[in-house]
Amino acid sequence: MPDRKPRKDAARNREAVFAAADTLFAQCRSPEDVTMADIAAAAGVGKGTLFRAFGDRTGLIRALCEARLEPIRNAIEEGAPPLGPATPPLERVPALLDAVLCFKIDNRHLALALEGAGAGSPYSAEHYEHWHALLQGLLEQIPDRAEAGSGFTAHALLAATRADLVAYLAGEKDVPREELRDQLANFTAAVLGAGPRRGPAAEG
Amino acid sequence: MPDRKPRKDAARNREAVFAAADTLFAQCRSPEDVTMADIAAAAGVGKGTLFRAFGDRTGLIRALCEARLEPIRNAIEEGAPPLGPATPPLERVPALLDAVLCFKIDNRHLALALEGAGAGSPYSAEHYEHWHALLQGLLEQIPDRAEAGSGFTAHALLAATRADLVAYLAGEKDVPREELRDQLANFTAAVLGAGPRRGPAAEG
DNA sequence: TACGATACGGACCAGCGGTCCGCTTCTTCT
DNA sequence: AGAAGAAGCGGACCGCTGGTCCGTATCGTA
Repeated sequence: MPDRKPRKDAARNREAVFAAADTLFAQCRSPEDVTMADIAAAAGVGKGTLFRAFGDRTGLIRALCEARLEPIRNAIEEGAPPLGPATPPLERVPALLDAVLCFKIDNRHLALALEGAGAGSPYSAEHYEHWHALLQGLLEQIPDRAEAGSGFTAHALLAATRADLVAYLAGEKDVPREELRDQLANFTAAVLGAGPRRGPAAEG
Repeated sequence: MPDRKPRKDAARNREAVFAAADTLFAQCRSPEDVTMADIAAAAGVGKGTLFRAFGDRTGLIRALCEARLEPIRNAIEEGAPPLGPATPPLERVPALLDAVLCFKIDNRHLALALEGAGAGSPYSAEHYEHWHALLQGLLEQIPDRAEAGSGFTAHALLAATRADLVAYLAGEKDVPREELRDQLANFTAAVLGAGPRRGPAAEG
């Protein structure tokens, strides 16, 4: 373990930065409007501290997301009924996508900042690889499903929960949370070949 | 028609800029690497001319895309068999998505630049609204398909052809063009509830 | 050819992410 | 407790970008 214990002020600042960034991203319209200087000021630290702790803008956003995402990751890896590993794939896939969707609805701005962060695509991020591998693995376990090649289905399903799409629907178009979840559930069901769509959708 | 005829040099410069931008975007790794100054220099014009003609970076990219996309738009509106309006929806939807996919494969860099362009999401662009409305309209025409609410299915299908995803698969992961098309076709078929996937996919 | 309108172009500006280094604060050793 | 040294801090600073501005060159017209 090459990490020695961090100094007390360092830890305190780290938290302060997380809190400040969270607030700022939640308030502002577009993630672009929040500058590093803003975050530093709001956290009561210098810009240098920001970059020392997180490397660059992307690093900060990534770290913040990772932190906020931890509960979901745990739920998936450890094992409450709908998300946990004991659930059969055909049930777990929709649950997983629903969880992702909910996270992105509730943390629109943060998710938006994350996906718009890196210079390149969000797809190069280790973060994404993780989710894709998980989903892809589940899809392969579903019986009469010939999931081959590049795992396109998993990519496409995840694409349906892209942060900017979610933000657009939930934010701009004011689609209510439950309706969105319902629609994604329907879509997922169709993709999984589970026959006809389920019950009456909430009328818009 | 409030547009008076443009001056000759203006038209010439416009073309020069398109050509230069096209080349530069095609060559560089990430669209971010191509600056407005670069484009101006390559086109042999001043920066002022760029901004006068297109307003801002987004405007330039949008105009360029629009121009390159015109053939496809025509094919859709006028009417060759697979894309044209005479085709029944159940056939036309896959054809349309395939056309979009192909365009994004062939013009990766440009499409990437477009979607990454605006400060906000690509979803606010009139461009996107157009495609979504078209697709949504077709989906509604498919008989036993209860397409209601915000047209999520159309959004999700389009999301499967997002430029960065395409660039990632075709560029980074070297998924061959035909395989990608095949996978998207399978996916589309599944969503449309057309029963089992079609024939044997190209083995990867 | 001469004149008005239009477009050109590059110096210029503000603001961003990111760096650097003298100074402060924590930790630890005696 | 006190002092020495490491670890961390912070804001002036830099390079670069998208975008503006206006004197000047070019075009269309009579």
